Amino acid sequence: MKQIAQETGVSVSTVSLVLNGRDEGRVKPGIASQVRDTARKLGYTPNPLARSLRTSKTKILGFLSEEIATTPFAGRIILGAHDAASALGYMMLTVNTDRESDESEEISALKRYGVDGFLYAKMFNRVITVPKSFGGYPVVLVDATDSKGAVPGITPDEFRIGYDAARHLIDAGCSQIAYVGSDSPIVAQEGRRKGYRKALADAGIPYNPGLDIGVGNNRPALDAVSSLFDRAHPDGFFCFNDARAWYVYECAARRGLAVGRDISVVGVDNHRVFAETFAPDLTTIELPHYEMGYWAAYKLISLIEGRDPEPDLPETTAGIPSLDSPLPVRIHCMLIEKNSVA
Amino acid sequence: MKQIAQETGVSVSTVSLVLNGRDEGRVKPGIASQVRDTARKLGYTPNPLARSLRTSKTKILGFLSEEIATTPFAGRIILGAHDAASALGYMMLTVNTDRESDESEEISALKRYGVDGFLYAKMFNRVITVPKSFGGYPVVLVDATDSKGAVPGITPDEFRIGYDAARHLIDAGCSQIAYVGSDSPIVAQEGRRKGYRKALADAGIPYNPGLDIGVGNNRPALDAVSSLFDRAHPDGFFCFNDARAWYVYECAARRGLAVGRDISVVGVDNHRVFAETFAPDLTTIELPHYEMGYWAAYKLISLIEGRDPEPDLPETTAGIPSLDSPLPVRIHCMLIEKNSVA
DNA sequence: ATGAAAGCGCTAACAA
DNA sequence: TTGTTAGCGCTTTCAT
Repeated sequence: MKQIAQETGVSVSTVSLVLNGRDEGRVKPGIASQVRDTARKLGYTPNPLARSLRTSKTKILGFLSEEIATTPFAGRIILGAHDAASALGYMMLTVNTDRESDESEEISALKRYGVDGFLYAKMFNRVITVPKSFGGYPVVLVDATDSKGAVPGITPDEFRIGYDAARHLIDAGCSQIAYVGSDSPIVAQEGRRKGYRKALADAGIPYNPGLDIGVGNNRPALDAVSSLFDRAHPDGFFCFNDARAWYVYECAARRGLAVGRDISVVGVDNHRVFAETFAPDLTTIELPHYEMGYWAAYKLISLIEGRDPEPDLPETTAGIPSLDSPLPVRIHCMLIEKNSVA
Repeated sequence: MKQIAQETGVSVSTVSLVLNGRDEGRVKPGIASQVRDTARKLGYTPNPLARSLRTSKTKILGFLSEEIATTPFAGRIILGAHDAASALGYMMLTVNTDRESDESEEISALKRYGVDGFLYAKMFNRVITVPKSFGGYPVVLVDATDSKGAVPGITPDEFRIGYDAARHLIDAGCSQIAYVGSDSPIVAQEGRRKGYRKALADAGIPYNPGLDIGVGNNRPALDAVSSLFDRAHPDGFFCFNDARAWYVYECAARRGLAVGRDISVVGVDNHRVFAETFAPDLTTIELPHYEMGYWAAYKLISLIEGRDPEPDLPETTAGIPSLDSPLPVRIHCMLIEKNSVA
């Protein structure tokens, strides 16, 4: 900057003004463009560190998540958040809080590095109490809801996932529609079940508890699904996730039933590759992790800057609500059509 | 710091010296501990920004990877790198270079933010030319090898993966051992095949080209594996990855063959959950992404600091070679025993 | 409309 | 052994 000032024959303050776009009635347009020119000529790039030291704003977001390594979600959330951040001139300092690592430790480390705010991501939708270590910093939750309702966050619309899935099966002509859910009463499980039941009700299909099962994993789950097949002969399945869908897929195969012909299956796909590689005949719903990450970073930045920045949202986020939405926000999941359903 | 200085009745330079552990024969021990005390009392935390401005060292690593969202590997690499960085007092600025995003653009952004060096991760093992945009910064590659041999990097020991897998099947008593490989001639594919062939040779088992197939994905792959079953009746399978393993699994199931009883299967597991959920009877080899990330960050920091820092490596990295290894480094994959093999 | 100058919190010569 | 001082590169009053 000093060099630019000299070269142009003005003072550093003028340069600063111009380069920050705060000329406009304060610096003569001629001078301004002259400054901009020499800046370009000299290949000037601002030093964010120095700027931060002065302004105590770093344009760095702290991203705090658990189990970044053990779930395939983290990457998509991070990517979305990163894209939004990047579009608004921010960077992300990513930290994970697996195992014993002390969360508040990590938080204060991020604070020391001067992050302007925090993204706090959980790896499955649940209600949490936001760590007090965040102090007064802006925080936005991802895939989590603040139990106190004070911190903004974004979660998938679990109800609508269930509703749309069941609706999809109904539209495909299924009449015996099973829900192969989880045996944990987590938010996603309960929300999706409610949606499933509502869709049935709206279609005038009586709810049959025998078709609504919650299963765990591995052998027991496979056994439970097996018995569901033999007991109730469902012609449509809504599966909590891809693992559950796989049990259905496997049981069907063993009975010579073809997905898409004899039975219809809609499942939530946790692993992306799943539907493509392991069960290509399934209709899958993808959780909007990218979109949640995007929205959250976007929201966080608007909080930080005390105003709504207005860059374009990428195509994929068409369903994302405005930043003014009440908290927490839910976003809808898109149905991805894989193959025709029976 | 100023406050500490006043409180203790010394100058800021003394405080700086003490707080950076550079007293020792330069500051009277009494004063030193006094300074430390008041620092603690005042709850002092250093401002890395200010320090960086002065030293032009940020203790921030730039992590550059592709497809962070589309592969399950990225998370594990990032986690490993983050753990190492964290253990050495570093943070990581993560950036992904998917799609159109201009790599050199991202690199210079990271430079502006003052990163001390770069981790450059690829999502599958290959030979690359390192972007010149890195300039003179320290760079360490992950899952990639510099074609010029100038930049250090770490990759899985593909040969040994193949060798150990085949060896495992041999030890289990298999005699007709197939390799269900990839149809792309990527590093992993060729390395693993070589290892497979060497293990056979070492065991005096003649190589049968009919048992060594490269397949793509989906239906064609399934068909190819089917024909392998019917043509050669292998009793052991080494699979390039979990997708390939799944084709074997599926074909076996359709023929009433049980994995672990009628045939033995060893596969490289790309997705972690795969072996547990979709094919729980498989023996899997896990790629050491965590370890690669860890090693790479560790190495990068040693490069940055011009010396070998010496914290403890975590348990899981027992197999990681010393930092003095020639470049590029390869690391071995652990065999994870899942179930007994036929 | 522009410039001078102070200072963000810290480090590192150099003096004392 | 300790203190003084000069910045690192930038922003921001406050004069002019």
